[in-house]
Amino acid sequence: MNKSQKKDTKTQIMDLAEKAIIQGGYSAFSFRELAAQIGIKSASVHYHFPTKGDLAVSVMRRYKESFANELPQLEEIEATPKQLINGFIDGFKNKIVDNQNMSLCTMLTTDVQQLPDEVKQELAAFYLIKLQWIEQVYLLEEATNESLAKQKANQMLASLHGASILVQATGETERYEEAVAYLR
Amino acid sequence: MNKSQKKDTKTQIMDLAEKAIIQGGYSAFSFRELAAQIGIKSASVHYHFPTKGDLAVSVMRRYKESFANELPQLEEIEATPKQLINGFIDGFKNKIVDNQNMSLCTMLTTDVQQLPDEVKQELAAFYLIKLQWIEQVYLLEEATNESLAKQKANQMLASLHGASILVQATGETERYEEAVAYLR
DNA sequence: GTCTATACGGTGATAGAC
DNA sequence: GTCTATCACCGTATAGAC
Repeated sequence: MNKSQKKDTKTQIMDLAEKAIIQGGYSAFSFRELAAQIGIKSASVHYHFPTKGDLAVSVMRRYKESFANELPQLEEIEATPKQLINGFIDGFKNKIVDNQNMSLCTMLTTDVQQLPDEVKQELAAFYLIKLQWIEQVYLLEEATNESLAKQKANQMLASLHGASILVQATGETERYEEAVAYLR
Repeated sequence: MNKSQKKDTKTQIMDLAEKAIIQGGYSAFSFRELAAQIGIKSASVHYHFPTKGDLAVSVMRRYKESFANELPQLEEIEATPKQLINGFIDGFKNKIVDNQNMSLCTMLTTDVQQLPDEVKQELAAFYLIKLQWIEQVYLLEEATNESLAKQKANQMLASLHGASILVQATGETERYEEAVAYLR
């Protein structure tokens, strides 16, 4: 960012892998394709990431950490629960629905049976981070106890992911807002 | 059913293909594997379904029609909207969540970018059938107009699909009921 | 209907040179 | 770090015999 320096190869590989997984899932990206896009050979990709599983884990972990860092820190921020919830819903829309994509985790979730264990764990961990954050937000509301907050968190995250499926399958973007409006 | 007759090859192929798509998606089933499970060669599978796309379309179409036939006929039945909705939610749970599966359409939706056009259309058509049915149910409720019913249908179908994603990703079956309880 | 045989390309992965 | 070369598959699909 400060220097007009080119991204190193490792980062380029991860960027392209992330994009490829989002578009086609775990089975639909190959070391050869990634390599070709960068202008190197697949053997060089294996130098950075010995196996496909290693690459997927790295991508997922980076995505998870970056996501966690961008979440509003609830201790430091002065926003109402409503604002926080609406921000989350909008963020999902901007990042995923408007790009006619599925999220990285939705894609990997449907591929879960073919994933190495390490990737599965990373995936589950990511969902838990999101669920905990949402739960904390709902707990800020008066008259919301822990059990209700947990339920609402599951409910909300399910709605967002499911809404993106509806959009992807029908091609009709408006369905996202329809499916999610009740949460606002 | 009436005769203790073995299923014909074509049906066997479709059954196995459906199962394979549910477990791994469009890219994770092959003519060779299907053939091996039946005890024939992949060339014989190509006799029944010239291309992979043809097979996927047939599977999707059969699934859609069977699903549509099993839906309660709203004109003929005496059940409350609540009962119908709960039945739909339970059906989804029995068929999908309890089997630790994703639905055929969720799997194909995440593979949508790699699907032949004909399969995409079949997929979209299936979602519309489900949405219309749910919408009709909500319209049975007093004080629900068309626009609200449409919104609730999107909302409900999104919740079910999203809930199954949560279950699959975390391995925690209880999350389905948590995510979906508010609809009951 | 099912087979054998085959074509052709894609895939993850490795050994060893530069 | 990147390359070439190579491996042992797997994939869809087709031609033609039985």
